Amino acid sequence: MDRRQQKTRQAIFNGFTTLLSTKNYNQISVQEIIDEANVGRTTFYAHFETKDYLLKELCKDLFNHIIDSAMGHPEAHRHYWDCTAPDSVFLHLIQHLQKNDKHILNLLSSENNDIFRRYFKENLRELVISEYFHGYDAEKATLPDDYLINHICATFVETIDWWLSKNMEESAEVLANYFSRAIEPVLTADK
Amino acid sequence: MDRRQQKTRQAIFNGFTTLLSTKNYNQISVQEIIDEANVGRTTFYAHFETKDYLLKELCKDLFNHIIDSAMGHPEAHRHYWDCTAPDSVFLHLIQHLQKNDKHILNLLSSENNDIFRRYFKENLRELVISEYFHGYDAEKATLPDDYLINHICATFVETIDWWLSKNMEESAEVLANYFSRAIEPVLTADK
DNA sequence: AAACATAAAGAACAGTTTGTTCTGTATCAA
DNA sequence: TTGATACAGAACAAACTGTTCTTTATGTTT
Repeated sequence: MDRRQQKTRQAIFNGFTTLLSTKNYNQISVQEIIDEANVGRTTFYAHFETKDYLLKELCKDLFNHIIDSAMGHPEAHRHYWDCTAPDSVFLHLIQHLQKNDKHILNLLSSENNDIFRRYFKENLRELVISEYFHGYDAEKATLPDDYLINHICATFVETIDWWLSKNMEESAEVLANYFSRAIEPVLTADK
Repeated sequence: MDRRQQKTRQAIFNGFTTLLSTKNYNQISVQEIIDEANVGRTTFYAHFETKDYLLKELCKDLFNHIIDSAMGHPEAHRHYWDCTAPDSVFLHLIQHLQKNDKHILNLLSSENNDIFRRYFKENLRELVISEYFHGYDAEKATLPDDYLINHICATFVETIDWWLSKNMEESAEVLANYFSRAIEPVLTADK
């Protein structure tokens, strides 16, 4: 990809996230974004069809960044933390969110966080399935798979949201533990 | 309140909900609303400061309607259904939602349902507290009250959302049961 | 029924936003 | 160096916003 394109794309993302930390998505105009990013009007529309697409692309980038970072732990680390346990992936996710690289939490905690939340939840699905539904016994299940998967994803996102609303007072470990205790009893419950 | 005001308010609400069932909130302009409602521009702004306030007012109206309808059951009915059980209130809520008076589900299932969802969740709080936290023993609690309350509210909203995404195939009773089974094990879990 | 109050309609408005099209310039890759 | 292309900047029509004004219709009160 042309360096010029990269620079422009990044400038727009930066300007956009800066604005998102100060006001709602709906209240941000394309005009403001291009002013903030110091980029020509034509250039913006050459990159993004609409403001909605910009947000979508940003979500995609941020989510990939979170996942890559949270997953990319060396083997030594994985042993130390006993990363074969189902919770550890979520702990890593939380730990990475806590660092707030790239101001991801700005986006998640902003008032109009819905689009990013939805994106987050949808993409969590795959992860949840691989963590909790490996060799899962459908016979024993008390709830439909689909309902359960949705419930777990939703609970994770809501847990993060609650944490943010509390100014992240709890440690990553404590939060991961809350999440685990909200989910595990449901998985192990008898009919 | 003046009858003219009532009529206008209702016309705007109707036009707005009609539009909401066809397109996203962001993509609806005030112009379209007043065209659909067949109401003058000045009139709209005399009633609602902005489009956002309109949505807020609509949410308020709809939520009050749901709660009033779901709660307003005669004593006989309450005995028949054993309404002292904590789940029954939620069953009533679901049953009422199922009827889809006033096209509430249109709003809940539309792509941009976030504002209503948030309103719904926030206002559910009080109900959840009175149902699940009456004489609740904080000593035995495995999770912070606040986290738990949030978790229950979120789970209810997510349950409804899941149901809608599945075209409401399950009966109200089955759905209330899913909800219950997602929540109860967490409440009764040991430390 | 008459009188008063006020809600609504309609037109006109300045200001803004949107998305497009054009031309000229700067930057990149080969 | 050359050819391609990304960018800036200006200008544009179309639409939307929120306000102000006047006129008309409708409610409420006595």
